[in-house]
Amino acid sequence: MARGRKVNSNGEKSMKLLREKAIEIFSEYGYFQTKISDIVKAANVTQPTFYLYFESKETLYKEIITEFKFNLEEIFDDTVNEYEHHQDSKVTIQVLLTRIFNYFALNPHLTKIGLTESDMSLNGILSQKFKNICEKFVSNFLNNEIASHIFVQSLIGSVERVSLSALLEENMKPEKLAEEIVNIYFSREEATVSI
Amino acid sequence: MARGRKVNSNGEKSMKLLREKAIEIFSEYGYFQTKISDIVKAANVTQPTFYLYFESKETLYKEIITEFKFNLEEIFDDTVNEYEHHQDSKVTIQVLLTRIFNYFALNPHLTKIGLTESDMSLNGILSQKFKNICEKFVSNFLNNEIASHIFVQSLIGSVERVSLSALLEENMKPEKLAEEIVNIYFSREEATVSI
Amino acid sequence: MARGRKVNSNGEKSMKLLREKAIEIFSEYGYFQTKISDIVKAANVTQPTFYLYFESKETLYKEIITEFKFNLEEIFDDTVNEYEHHQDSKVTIQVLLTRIFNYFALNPHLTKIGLTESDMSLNGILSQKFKNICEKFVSNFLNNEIASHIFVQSLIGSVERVSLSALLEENMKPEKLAEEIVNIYFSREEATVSI
Amino acid sequence: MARGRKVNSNGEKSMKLLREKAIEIFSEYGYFQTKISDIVKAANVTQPTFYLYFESKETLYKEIITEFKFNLEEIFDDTVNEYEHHQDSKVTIQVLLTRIFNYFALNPHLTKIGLTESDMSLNGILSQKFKNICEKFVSNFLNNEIASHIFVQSLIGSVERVSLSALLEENMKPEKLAEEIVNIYFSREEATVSI
DNA sequence: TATGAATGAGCATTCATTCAT
DNA sequence: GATGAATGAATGCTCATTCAT
Repeated sequence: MARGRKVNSNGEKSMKLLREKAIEIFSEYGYFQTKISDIVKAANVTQPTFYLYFESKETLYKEIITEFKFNLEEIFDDTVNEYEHHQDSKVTIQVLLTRIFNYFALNPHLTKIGLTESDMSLNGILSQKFKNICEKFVSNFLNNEIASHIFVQSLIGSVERVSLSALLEENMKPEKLAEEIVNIYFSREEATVSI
Repeated sequence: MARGRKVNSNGEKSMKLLREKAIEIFSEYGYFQTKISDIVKAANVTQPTFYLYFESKETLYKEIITEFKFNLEEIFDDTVNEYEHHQDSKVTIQVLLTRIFNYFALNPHLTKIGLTESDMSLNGILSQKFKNICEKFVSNFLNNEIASHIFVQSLIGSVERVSLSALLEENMKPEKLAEEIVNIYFSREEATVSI
Repeated sequence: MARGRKVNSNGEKSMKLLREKAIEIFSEYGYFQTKISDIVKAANVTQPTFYLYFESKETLYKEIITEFKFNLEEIFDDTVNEYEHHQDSKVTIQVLLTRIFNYFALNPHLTKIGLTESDMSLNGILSQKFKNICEKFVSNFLNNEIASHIFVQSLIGSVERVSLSALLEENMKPEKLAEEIVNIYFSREEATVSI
Repeated sequence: MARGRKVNSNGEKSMKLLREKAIEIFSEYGYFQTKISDIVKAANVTQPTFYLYFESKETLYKEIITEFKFNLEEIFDDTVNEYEHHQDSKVTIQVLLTRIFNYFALNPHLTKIGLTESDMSLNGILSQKFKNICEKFVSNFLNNEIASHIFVQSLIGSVERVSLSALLEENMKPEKLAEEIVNIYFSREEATVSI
């Protein structure tokens, strides 16, 4: 049987395809129920080809998680920098959430992996960053440190669940979701902002 | 070790021990990384003993998930029945959350399994029930159906994340957590209740 | 839970019941697919009780095979003795086959085990005996040793298959079967005998 | 031994070797006493290699049985077609038996499996076909339906037993066996044919 | 660059058998 | 005479990974 390089084959392409298929399948079946054989079948290559581009199943998975985390932090940092001098943190947060939800909507499989992967979760990635942003706002009406800690965790939980359900499963609009969450968390006395 | 019955052995006890250890180990390592051999080692019995009491690894896991779900629904239904005629749904919810958090605190391993098991999640178990309770309250200040849907999902996400982090990892008090969550979600105009 | 001797229990009875059920189940499922747990379940006792009466699964099976073989040889020897001085071996054989088929019909399960158990088969049990009987008759029209050897094997094969199919599955009459077989094998020039 | 492809390894060859060894071992020890580990040891490969070529132990066994059955039916049908217009069915049967015995002699292990596997047996495979061929001949001297049914079963039993004993164990000649069987069953008035 | 062929290491499950009561 | 509880010893099968081509 013929062996060796496939006609029209192209390393860059194979690698990208493998990663894409891996993300799809990981997101659907989870790490342990995803077999290398499934991934390569979906990418229409053989198992050794997988190892041409990735060190191992675990490495690829970690790369994917890292990519998710990296993108998320980038969105976060960019937004914060941009809005650094904005006086109303509520606005910042609504913009931030809108961008995050938009990113999630554009990368549903990657997001499902990132949010489901319990060892990581948004909590690990964003807890401190959210804390910083919320601080100013929160200190206005929350009387103590503990309350604000819980406030942030609660917010993160909301974002996680709403992302998995309303956004990814029910296809609601990112903007709408961001607005509603901000409404819940940051509308004690004022009306919602519109951006 | 010789074959046959151990001195002072007792089936009821062995089964309970196996289930307990299984819950601990499942909660720490997850379904796929938990081996029957780990469970029986922890319970100090051999593998066939496991199959004396449980049909399979999968069956046991499902039993455990079902137990969690059942207890949670029971807490929910009992509380709702008890507070059926209470006029302030905020109070009902605060009591409910307090009880749920207390149950979680008493069953940390089981809770970790239940909340981590993505296929189920609180969402699946409690979404509709929470929706019913929140409805009255929510209609007061949320103008539409979609907003209230997101409100409920957000609340569930908050409970999930706060349970996993503040409650189980940081050992915060159930009462405190319930109070704070209610403060976030149900204190538009009024002050928090104390129970 | 209560342990110890069952009310009305009786060793002799348990043992007999176990053997009977074992024969039934062995005959239906074969040695390897029959589990001790099946046998004791059918006899409504527990596994250790089995070992009270039988050394092992294998021992019981061998006992059963031996019983079959013994009975068969007894029928054979009795008949041969009885008809020792009969001049027509055709008659002897028809009587013999009738008795064998009758025994098979009365012990269908045991027979199925005995005839299916390839390591034994009628061949091992009866080959030599049949040879002796047939000899006189055979020498009349078979010219050589080899032919008579095949003649006997063929006869045994016929008895085996007819027993398993026509007798045990289709419930044909033992007498009829014996007559037909004799017709096939011993009716060169003469008419069939009637007994 | 290192992992990965062996020097000069060749899938086709491995698969064939595995099947051959499987047939040998199945025929010697039977289905239940044959372990995958025995088969792969004999073929000098490891267990996963077995599963590279066969779905399961059971599947392979069934494939083997099917192969036996298929070959046998082919011999049968070819012969019958070839001798369709021959007037003497005795000749047809003698040719047929000769060919069957030759096939058995060339495939002793496969034959042992096929004839021992009680759920199938020649009876299941050939009963109806033999019935058709014998019909013409049988009607000449057998007065009724039942007698002819038993005649066919008897013939099949003869073929089975003679194959297992005289042919495979005692290495008698296929031609000789066919001749003798025909002599027994089809020589009422005439002499045996020689082919 | 890519594949055909193979393997190391592990894991869930089964079953005959045996002790302690 | 009989049982509840337990175990030793397999055994089929899977999967990530790796060599030779």
